[in-house]
Amino acid sequence: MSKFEYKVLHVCKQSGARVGELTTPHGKIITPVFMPVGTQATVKSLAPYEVEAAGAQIILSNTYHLYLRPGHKLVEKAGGLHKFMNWHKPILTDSGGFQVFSLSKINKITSDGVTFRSHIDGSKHLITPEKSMEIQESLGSDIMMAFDECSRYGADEREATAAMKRTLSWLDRCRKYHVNDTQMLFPIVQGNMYKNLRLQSLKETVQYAECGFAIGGLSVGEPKELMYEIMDEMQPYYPEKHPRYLMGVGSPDCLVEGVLRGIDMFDCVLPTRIARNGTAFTHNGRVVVRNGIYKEDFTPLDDKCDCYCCKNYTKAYLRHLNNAGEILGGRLLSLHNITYLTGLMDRIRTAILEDRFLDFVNAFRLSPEYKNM
RNA sequence: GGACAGGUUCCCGAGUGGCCAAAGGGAGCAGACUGUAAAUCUGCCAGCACCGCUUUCGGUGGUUCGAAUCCACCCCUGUCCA
Repeated sequence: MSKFEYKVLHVCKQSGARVGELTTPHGKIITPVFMPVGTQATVKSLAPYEVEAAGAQIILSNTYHLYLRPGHKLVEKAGGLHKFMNWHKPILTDSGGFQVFSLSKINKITSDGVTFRSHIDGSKHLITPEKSMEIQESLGSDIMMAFDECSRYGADEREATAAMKRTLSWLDRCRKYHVNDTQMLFPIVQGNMYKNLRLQSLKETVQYAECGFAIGGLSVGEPKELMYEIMDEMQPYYPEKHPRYLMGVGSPDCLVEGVLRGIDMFDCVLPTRIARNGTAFTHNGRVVVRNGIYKEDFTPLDDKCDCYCCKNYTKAYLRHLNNAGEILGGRLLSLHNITYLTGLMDRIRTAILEDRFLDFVNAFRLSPEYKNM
């Protein structure tokens, strides 16, 4: 009996969007969900209790980074990633496939796998689908991602087809390697911006899905309208029984548009990265707190937010911290930004449960939260 | 009173005849950031009618085709000696 199960709890009568519950060995996740990213076994600058206080139900970590440092065997020896980093809710690990794409200058892709040089010390490594599975098993994540090739935005159809097909053949190898039932493997749909490839990839990928699947290769530089178009194209073909995870998407507007297009799970570095760079998501749109206009602004960052940052500090202080290079600035904004996004997901779920998600989307599109993002 | 050293665009600081509106930092200002090689990166930073012109390198006067750079005097700062 698998420890994994996805139950659709409610389908919005107005929009067709759904609220569901994904059961994992480390607890249940209510979808739609936003997952903060903790690449190197830490959501940058925050302690796990803070990530939890910000409303996170599950976090994402990374195969590529933890394999290089400190090494997956070390994490295994430590008792697994949950214990190592003291996060006891679910963890999803990315496969390292995205690094193939984002660090493309230092690697070489063959049908066997990817040869690359470590960005840390220049040493040479080969990651294959089997190796990615081995690493993720050592880490002990709840959800493992299949090792995929995400082709770059602007790739021609030939290149995109090759990457998509390679992703499918690698998926087959991941599946054959993966035998334990304490971890769930999510396959990844590719196909770049080509609708025919997307549909072909989706159709074949979904057959391998046991308890969920992901859509990769979007939000890689294309206009949002194009991303939405591709999603619209795929939406009618999603199986109902699986949660659908849109990888790498996390701006408030994209989350809302994503849920409308049938997505249940999202992850993104955006809230924590822009936080460290002095920008916050708020109910009034983005606030670049480091800007001069906040020098003497003694009001809270977001008066509709009751996170620790908004309850206790002013924009003037946050600006001061950021401009003084104090780490607390990035910490407080990270805490707030994650709280904001998990709060947005709460609002989305509530609207779905109350069968008014379409009204919610229409109002949201006209709000500063959407327009100033 | 004497001897050195020095005064450069918001700050520090390079520059010792033309390639200098003046290197490089810092500060300031703005922008970017979407499965994190990111507490990072990029741009602006004398003024303007901006492919050119005007005002800048302690002050004044001079030498020169041409001065932040050379000369004279003056003012100020630091260190040391009386």
